[in-house]
Amino acid sequence: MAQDRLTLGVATRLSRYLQVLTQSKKMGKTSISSQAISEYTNVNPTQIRRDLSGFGKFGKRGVGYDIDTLIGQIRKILRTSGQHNIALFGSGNLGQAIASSGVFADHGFRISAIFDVDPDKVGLNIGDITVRHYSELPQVVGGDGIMVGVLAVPGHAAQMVADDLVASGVKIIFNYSDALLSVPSDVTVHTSSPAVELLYALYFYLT
Amino acid sequence: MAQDRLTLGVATRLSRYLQVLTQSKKMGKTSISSQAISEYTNVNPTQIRRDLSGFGKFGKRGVGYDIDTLIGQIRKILRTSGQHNIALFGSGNLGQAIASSGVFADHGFRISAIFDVDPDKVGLNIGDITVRHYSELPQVVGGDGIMVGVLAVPGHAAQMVADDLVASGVKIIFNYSDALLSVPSDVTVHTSSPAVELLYALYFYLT
DNA sequence: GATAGTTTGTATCAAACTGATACAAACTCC
DNA sequence: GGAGTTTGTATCAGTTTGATACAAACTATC
Repeated sequence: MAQDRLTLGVATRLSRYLQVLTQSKKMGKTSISSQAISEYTNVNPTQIRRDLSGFGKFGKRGVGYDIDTLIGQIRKILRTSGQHNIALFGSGNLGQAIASSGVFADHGFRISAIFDVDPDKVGLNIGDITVRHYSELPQVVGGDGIMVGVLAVPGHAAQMVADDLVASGVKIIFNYSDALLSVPSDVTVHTSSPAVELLYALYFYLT
Repeated sequence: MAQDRLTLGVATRLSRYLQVLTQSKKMGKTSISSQAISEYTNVNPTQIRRDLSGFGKFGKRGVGYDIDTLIGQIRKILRTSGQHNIALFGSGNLGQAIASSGVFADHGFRISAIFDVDPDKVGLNIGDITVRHYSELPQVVGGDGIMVGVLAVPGHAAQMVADDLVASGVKIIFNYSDALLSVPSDVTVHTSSPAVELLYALYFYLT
């Protein structure tokens, strides 16, 4: 049962619970109820309990869920307990914002390399990482166990980087540009589209 | 039939089609098939045709959909044909990246004000917009028909900005910080969580 | 103008998912 | 010991999705 592959819906929701738990922990809380998680995720409390109880009895009745315990359990379910290396492309405003944000680190992703094509940027330090030249992509990605490429480059350059990443064996690409990417079917592309989300948010506001 | 409120699923997918159409148009295409849209959105082609045919017969058999026509139709369905004003908070790396990206402009959202608390940043021009001091929030948001607030501020400041936006009557908040926001139930918060999306992308890769 | 190939629009059916409701059991607090 | 809270679980109807199928409309080519 617990070893079946999760459905997309469950995996998505568990990831979002994890984000709430991580932030709640930062705020000093030690336990949390399904009701409270619901308020931040807009997922029905019953649905939350149902999602979680499929994998074990993590909560205490009358109390809620211990945050540390639940974080560990969800990480185990999602198999993201370890550290994962990611590579970032583009060290402009967006790249720097991503690199200096703690969001990835909070969830076990370590930015282990930053690339740029601009000679003026190569050699700069962002956080504790030195920007490398884009031409080093193949050796670094191949040698460093990098599983994810994050694209913070201009739209016109995105497809080229994607192609090079695919050639180096990367199977997950996170695209912050507005470009549409063509990749082989065994590669997953996630495009972050803030404006798209605004579109339907606005729709529900207007009606 | 067409006047019923859209379900969340339909509205979400229509928004994503719109993004594909907008980008395809930029690449010089004039028509597109449901099959092609499917490759960029991972939505079943039949589902795409079903979504669209609920509102009219927009396609030509044997050809596909005319991109300009379809963009217009979807905008009409989503009621986002006009211009909408949004306010951006924070002019750091992330704020500048957002302001200079064309993503919002492509979909009819105009950033009509940028706020910051740092006196060194107030007065700077980003694109053609001058950064204002945060204290001007109430008068600008109230007077300028701003419906959406975009938060590109540090996590510890996000709740304060959200509170002030709510007090000024804004009902849609787009949160790029990692903070959890508490707002009244008639206000919608969208939190953009890149790391969260990576979590489940990784899960499906690992299994 | 006839034929082959493409793509929409539409129908149908089973499977999966979600939302709503309910309630006993376990726990805390007073 | 009693009141209040919250989980874990069950059930059921309704919604949504995925799969499959196919005729009608269109293009292109010969």
